[in-house]
Amino acid sequence: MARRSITKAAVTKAGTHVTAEDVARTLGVSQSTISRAFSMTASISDEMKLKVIKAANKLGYQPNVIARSLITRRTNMVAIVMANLVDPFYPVVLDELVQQVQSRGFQTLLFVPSPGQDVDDIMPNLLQYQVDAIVLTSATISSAMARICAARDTPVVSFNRYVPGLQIHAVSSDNIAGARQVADFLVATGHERPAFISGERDATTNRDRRNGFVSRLKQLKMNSCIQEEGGDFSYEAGYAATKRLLRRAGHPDALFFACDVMAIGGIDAARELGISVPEDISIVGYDDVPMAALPSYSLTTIRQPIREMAKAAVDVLDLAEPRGMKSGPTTRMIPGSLITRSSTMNRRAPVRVGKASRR
Amino acid sequence: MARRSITKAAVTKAGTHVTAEDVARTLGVSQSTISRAFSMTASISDEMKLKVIKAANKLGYQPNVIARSLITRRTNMVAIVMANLVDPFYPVVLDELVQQVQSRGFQTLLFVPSPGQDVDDIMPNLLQYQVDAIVLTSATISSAMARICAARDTPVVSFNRYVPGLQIHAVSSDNIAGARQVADFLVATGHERPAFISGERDATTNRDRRNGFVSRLKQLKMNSCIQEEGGDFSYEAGYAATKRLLRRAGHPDALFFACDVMAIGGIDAARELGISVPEDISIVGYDDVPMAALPSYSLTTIRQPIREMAKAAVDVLDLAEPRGMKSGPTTRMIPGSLITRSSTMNRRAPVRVGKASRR
DNA sequence: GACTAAATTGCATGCGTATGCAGACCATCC
DNA sequence: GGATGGTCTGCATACGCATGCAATTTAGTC
Repeated sequence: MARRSITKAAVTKAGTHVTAEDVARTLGVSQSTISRAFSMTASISDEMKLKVIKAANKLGYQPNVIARSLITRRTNMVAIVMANLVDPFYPVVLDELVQQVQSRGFQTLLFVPSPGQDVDDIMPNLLQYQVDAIVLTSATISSAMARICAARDTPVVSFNRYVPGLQIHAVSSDNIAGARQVADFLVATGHERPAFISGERDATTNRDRRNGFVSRLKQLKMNSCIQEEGGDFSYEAGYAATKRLLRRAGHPDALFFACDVMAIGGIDAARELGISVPEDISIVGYDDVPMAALPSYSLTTIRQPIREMAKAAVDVLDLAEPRGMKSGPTTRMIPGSLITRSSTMNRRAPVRVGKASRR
Repeated sequence: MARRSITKAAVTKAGTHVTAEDVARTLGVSQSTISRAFSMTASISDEMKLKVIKAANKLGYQPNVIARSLITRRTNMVAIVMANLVDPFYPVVLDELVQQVQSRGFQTLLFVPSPGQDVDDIMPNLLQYQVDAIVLTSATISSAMARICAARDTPVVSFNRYVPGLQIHAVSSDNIAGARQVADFLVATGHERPAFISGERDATTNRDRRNGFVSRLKQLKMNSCIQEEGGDFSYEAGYAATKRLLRRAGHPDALFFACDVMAIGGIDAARELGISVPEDISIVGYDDVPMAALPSYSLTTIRQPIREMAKAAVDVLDLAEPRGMKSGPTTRMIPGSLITRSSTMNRRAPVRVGKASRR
């Protein structure tokens, strides 16, 4: 007893790793039977199934999904790539996506590219994990990588961004339509010198919002839309761009920002310059992040229907379908809705009211 | 040719699932060699290694980490359980945790309990994935579950919350010390009627912050600390509690909230009541969420050193150690620091300044 | 050139599970 | 009673890779 021999029993005891084999042995049945007890489809008598479940609970047996994956070629894992967790828009997105994934019995493998790391760089790493599907948020992959995924029958959906030529799914809100709503709204409420402050220049979200806004203004016979480059979608970018813009002569009377966080930076910048919102200038964002509803900002914005978008994104992955039976690339655009708050005001009405009150 | 026979080649071609076996065949070597080419430790000639890597790239071969896990008994996955993604504190936490996990060559399996779901409910599900370690944020597990994890040699660390008797690791900021700093600061700046607004009543974070605050006030001979129950850590709770509190007679001159989000709700509530911050009342939060730095709130608060905490949390998991060689449960408390902004003011100095300016 | 030691490679096996196939068992019917 | 059909279970194998051991090659030495 002094010298310890490493027997199988000892190892099992130490590792406390209960396998189907162990359960089978205590019950005097085959391992197959244990497997079938935990399968939905396999044929097994209710009586036996119950016996197995009971024994499994007693021994603390849980099927090893890793081993299962090897055979079934499905890991029940969905990779979610989040390029950005800091912008308050994305935690909400992540939350909804994860809920959708989990509600379908899948789990989330989360990837956050380190600063300076491209999505293409982490894709190989990600594919090694044999995930059943991939969700990219605010990021795109190369067409070469898209082809690799297609060859592996691993569906990819791009959330909130799309690349026209790319053979992957895309779900996004209808940014063009949203931006048009903003244009309509600002014109209807008597604004005459609107400006657009862009975020990340080449992002489709940015381009669509700008183009939708500018082109709709033109349709409404308002040809001059000031444009200012923010550089990225951050608070700081919105703040800095607003300062630059408002220090120049010929103030706009309305600012439409590429996203809410920028707009909030814009509000703070305007206030610092002693320009009051909305009396002197109206401010509109895009996304409807939780912060936009706070009384201190009360930002008029376009609400992105995140829950619906997340549902659409996960739906399009066809998680229930076996490999090779997936549908072709789909693009879904989901319309947003204008949420009017007090960062904007009607510049027609106040004139009449003002006159009336002064008489 | 009309009838297609399902040969192995055909299947391989269709599935495009390249295995080590495939690479071995094209090179005329054994599968073991391929395996060794992708291992750090195994012995293989540089020449052969190069040949294998080249062939692997050409065929698009990537080792299947799932299959590897079956042998090595390590999945290189860390489960992170996030009970809350909405509070702006947690996206930052998640970001830092994921960075830490990834920088060690591990991946993150993210679990978000659905509303009404307990952490204990999802643990079995989580353990099935054979994760190498578990990080719980703002959540605790039962001692029974802790024992199961211990038996499996799966280290668990509780982030930002701890349960004294539980045999799991814990990393949190030193909430008692932080709250004491707030007490010291408020007294030093001449506040005389401080109040504490609590969040989730039984959370250790809440209890420690309240107790640290109240006990320190007593030490400083300030025996009356008003207390108000928020109920949870939300904006709404902070807002509602503040309204209740400030409508009653005998205003406090300083409010210390259990967390920043509540404090921000408190600021908005005070402003709505026409009570100005900080002139009429000082407001202090806890966490230093990004929002606290915005000019519209500019919240005095205790900064939690999230990066350091995340590093400590992942360090304590001993990811590099093989199973069975893990260290015993550790509790680490990391001190925070007071960040003074303009939601508080010195109630001693202004008197003098006021008199001076009026002379 | 022969021998030893070291480096490299192949062979065989196992990780824990799912599943096709065949056998065992039971009930039903003519 | 034998044949038929159906249900359930066990056997054997495979998933893709890592690794101990044996076989082989290479280098090094006298």
